[in-house]
Amino acid sequence: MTRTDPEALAFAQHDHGACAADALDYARGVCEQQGLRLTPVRERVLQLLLESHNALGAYDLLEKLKADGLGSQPPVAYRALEFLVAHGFAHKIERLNAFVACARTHSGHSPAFMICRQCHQVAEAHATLASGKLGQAAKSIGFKIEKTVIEAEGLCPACQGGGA
Amino acid sequence: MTRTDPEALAFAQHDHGACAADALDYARGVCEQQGLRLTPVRERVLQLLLESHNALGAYDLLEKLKADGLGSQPPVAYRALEFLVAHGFAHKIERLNAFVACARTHSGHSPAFMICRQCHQVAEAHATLASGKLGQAAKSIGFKIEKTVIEAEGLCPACQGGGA
DNA sequence: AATGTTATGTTATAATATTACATCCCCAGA
DNA sequence: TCTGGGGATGTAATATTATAACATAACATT
Repeated sequence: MTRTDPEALAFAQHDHGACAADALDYARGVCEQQGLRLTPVRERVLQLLLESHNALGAYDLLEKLKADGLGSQPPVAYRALEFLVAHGFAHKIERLNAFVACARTHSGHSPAFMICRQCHQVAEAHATLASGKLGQAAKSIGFKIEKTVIEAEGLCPACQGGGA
Repeated sequence: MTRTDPEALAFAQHDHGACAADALDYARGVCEQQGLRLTPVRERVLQLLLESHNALGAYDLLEKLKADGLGSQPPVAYRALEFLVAHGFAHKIERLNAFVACARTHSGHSPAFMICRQCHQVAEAHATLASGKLGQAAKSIGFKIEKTVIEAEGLCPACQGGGA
């Protein structure tokens, strides 16, 4: 149930099958502990997200669910995603209107993402809630931050060599 | 063509009519200087955004354009928004799939936003490109940041008293 | 078994965004 | 003045993302 720190793995080669399987086991454990129901649809969606380093849209997932004989209508995918996001097993990438599995090793984090505009891989990093300047600005005007969306778009190491 | 620093005004009372008019004059000046065409549709969209402290969706804008006798089909709004965003006169709030006028006093900034989940007002702040931790993480794995989306959701001062 | 709660299935539709193509307008150069 | 090119607009059609509403099924507790 322990997991490697994801930042070391971001955009790097590794045994992704094993990494995804570990993460799924980890999620199963957390759900059992917390009395959450990781139902077939939810588990399958998480698995699909884990197998991909790219963000997947709800309709991408839906196609694969359909192929598995699970539900085929949008709410099926959106509800599973809602569950996964609500409990921290996945995140929505607002910039892409798409979803990634959470790569966290600690809970209660506020995630930040690096999105490669070329290969569309997404890496997760940790950010302090209200990173530096923004936190200060918020404090000074009395704005109470509850959630942050922090997404950087650019080129991953691999894509900087090739076709930038 | 000079403008007040927006952070002081965020979520605060002020003469908004005058503030919007100033901003529009400022944009006209910039366009003239740079040989950009601030056409009627573009100018009207900017004006509509400036008049609102809330983010407006493309279809909200479209309705108002239609009422003015300007175009009534989605591309009209999206094209004007594309122009305004490309030249820094407006920003897209990814979290809301909606748009705000730029409140900047300096150009070449990377903006950050505070979005009130109650009253839906949006305030713009400045953030360093790749604020602190994320910038470091990117550097350490060799990711080249080109653009950042930084959006904080929470409660503005006014809404913390009332119905939080 | 009866009940309440949570999850799923399904239909329909809403909201957001783009493609493609015709037309217009301005203006530089022949 | 005519003509062609480029940018901006108008419009129709359609793609993509997301939700509302309601019926049914699965599961837990009594």
